[in-house]
Amino acid sequence: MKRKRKTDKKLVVIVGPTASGKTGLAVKLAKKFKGEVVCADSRQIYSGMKIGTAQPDKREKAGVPHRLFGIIPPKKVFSAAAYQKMALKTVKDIQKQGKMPFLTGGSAFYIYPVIEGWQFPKSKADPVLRKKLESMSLARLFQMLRGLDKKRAENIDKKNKRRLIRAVEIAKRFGKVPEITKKPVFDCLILGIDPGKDELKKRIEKRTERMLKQGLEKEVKSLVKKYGWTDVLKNTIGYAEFAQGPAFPLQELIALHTEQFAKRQMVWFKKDKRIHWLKNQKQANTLIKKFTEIFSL
RNA sequence: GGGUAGGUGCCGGAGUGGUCAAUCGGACAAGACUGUAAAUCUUGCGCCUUCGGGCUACGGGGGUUCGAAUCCCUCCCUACCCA
Repeated sequence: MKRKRKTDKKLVVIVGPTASGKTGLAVKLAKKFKGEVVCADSRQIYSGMKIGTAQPDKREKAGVPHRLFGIIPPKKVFSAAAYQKMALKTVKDIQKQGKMPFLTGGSAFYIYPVIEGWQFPKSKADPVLRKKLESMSLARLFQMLRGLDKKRAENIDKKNKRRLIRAVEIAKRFGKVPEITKKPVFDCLILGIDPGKDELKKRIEKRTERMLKQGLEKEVKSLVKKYGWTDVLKNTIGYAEFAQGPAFPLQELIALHTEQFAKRQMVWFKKDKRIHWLKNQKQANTLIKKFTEIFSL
């Protein structure tokens, strides 16, 4: 009798702020537990942005398969929903091989849709409509949304134009903004790394210095030459700082922006009670062992 | 030594007799998050508060005035210029 093993749905997730050492840990764990690393980072997913997003290089990957890193050209409009589709497929694929996926990254809005199975409304970006809406005032957009979907209007952030526009975009399509439903498909073990404020600051400083030494400026230039200042480039720390000619003081600014970003990342993770905050790697080993045992019964 | 410009909250920088605890940026803190998420957005940011208000504040001291960050005197400090 064929029995569908629960192990098929196991997924280890590794979260934490930038520069916390997620990638390093993921590789070690993947090696130990026969796994593969899956990118859950909204910027490491782009191709060519190696230095500035700290994509793992060949040496760091240490023979462990890495998925979804550097696969989207930075000129393309990408999205959480598009990522979700790819990640779902990738994770399942790894599971099918009897291996353990290690979903690793710092982009909460990419991670949660995958592990919680968010059902995004199927409404792609409409650049023409967006451009039109962009010229309207906040109040006008809000009115418009209220006319279309009173309920969504009640809890939307009235001052966030981008959200307002998106909501209108969806509502125009469906007559309203469908409430998002969540259908989790995996059994997840969520591990978190948080070095703490001071340590993280030090790590970020070091990391920024390293990036510049590795030739970040050159990387930026070649990307811009190839694609121009795309939205992705303009919206990525380490690249944006070059948009008006190198900002000054460059290294300090990049480090500062990275720190601020790290704080924002932690807002998501702090409130997630499912996360096991790690003190050391041993703890991770133990947790994973236990996690795999339970499900292979 | 002489001249000029200045000294404002953690920082930059408005204000130039009342409506100023002081516009606005930045930093910092907390938070939101429905296909841009390393994005976008919100709130707080002198101290105390029974949330009515109270107290201390615009280099120091003194004065004018009903009332001063704003006017006068004096002292200290900073930048630049002339010696």
